[in-house]
Amino acid sequence: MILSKSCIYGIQATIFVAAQGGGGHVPISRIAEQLDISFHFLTKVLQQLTSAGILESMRGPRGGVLLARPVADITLFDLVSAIDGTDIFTECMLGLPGCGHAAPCPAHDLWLEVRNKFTQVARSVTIQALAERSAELNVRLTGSIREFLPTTS
Amino acid sequence: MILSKSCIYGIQATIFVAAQGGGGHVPISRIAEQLDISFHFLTKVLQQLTSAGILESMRGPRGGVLLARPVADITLFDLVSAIDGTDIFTECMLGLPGCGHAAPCPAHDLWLEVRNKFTQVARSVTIQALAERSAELNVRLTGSIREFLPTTS
DNA sequence: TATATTTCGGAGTCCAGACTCCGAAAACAA
DNA sequence: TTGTTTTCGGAGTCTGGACTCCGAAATATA
Repeated sequence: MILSKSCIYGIQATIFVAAQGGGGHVPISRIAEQLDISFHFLTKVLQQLTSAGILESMRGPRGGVLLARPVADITLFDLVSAIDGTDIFTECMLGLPGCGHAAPCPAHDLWLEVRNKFTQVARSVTIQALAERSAELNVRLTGSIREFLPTTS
Repeated sequence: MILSKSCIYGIQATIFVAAQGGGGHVPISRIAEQLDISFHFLTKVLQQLTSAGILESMRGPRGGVLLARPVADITLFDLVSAIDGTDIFTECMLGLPGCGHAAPCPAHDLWLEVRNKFTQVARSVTIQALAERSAELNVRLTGSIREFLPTTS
């Protein structure tokens, strides 16, 4: 798996929060329920995003999390970096420490093309774009095919 | 890490074998020693490549492994598929089962670009190219900076 | 044939990521 | 103030990948 489970959960949850419109705090329990993620585990993941300044949290009734910055200012790159770190954007394909222009591995420049493409996509995709896309295409966000947009019922 | 350790060892070992020129069987013990990989562990990895038809093995004195096909016919894609499987080339970024054109995740088409780039590179890079590259650039193949080309000494 | 060399195959250990559980702290509401 | 809701923080369990170890089978060489 490219991204860790934690990272995927963080991305899904952030898209979900963004899709709620930003009116108020969204309780983690509701996110976990809607996205079919373990509540206690999601708690830990969102704590990481909170301490990274991507989410803001509030305890107590009517508490929960909300986006700390405008949706257009949060990129996929931010989320992945906050949870999985930046290794995936900089690492050598063969895992050689210090592989780079000066001391490349045999696959270095070929892998660089792939990595750069990935980095470019991750940096340019905002949570806003992903949330809009979900809404427009009525696209699924979780493993189980289920609606996740603000319930009008 | 993008590729598993097993997969990386398999790639390094195959490049090493290719760089030996294909004269005879190369003992796994020598590969492990030169590349600084656990012998017993490398044994298991190379068994996978043998049963995948990429390497041929022979037991007994003067035994070892050699490439089962011409170096120009073995691609990075073959090696990765044989050891880590093809998931990495087909998987959804968010890990959603069945994510595709019909039921895409919000990041589907963006991720597709990255995945396709990766697949294209992996399919077009041959072990021959990687082995030549190592030789030409006198490039390192292992974590410890050390020569691995046929020892003239 | 006897012996040394080398792969084959299975079983066991170790560790980090994935996930669970529980109590504490904060904050709103009655 | 009291009780309920909710996040915070730590500790524990489980599983799969990474790695080790050992004996068996095959095969070249003397």
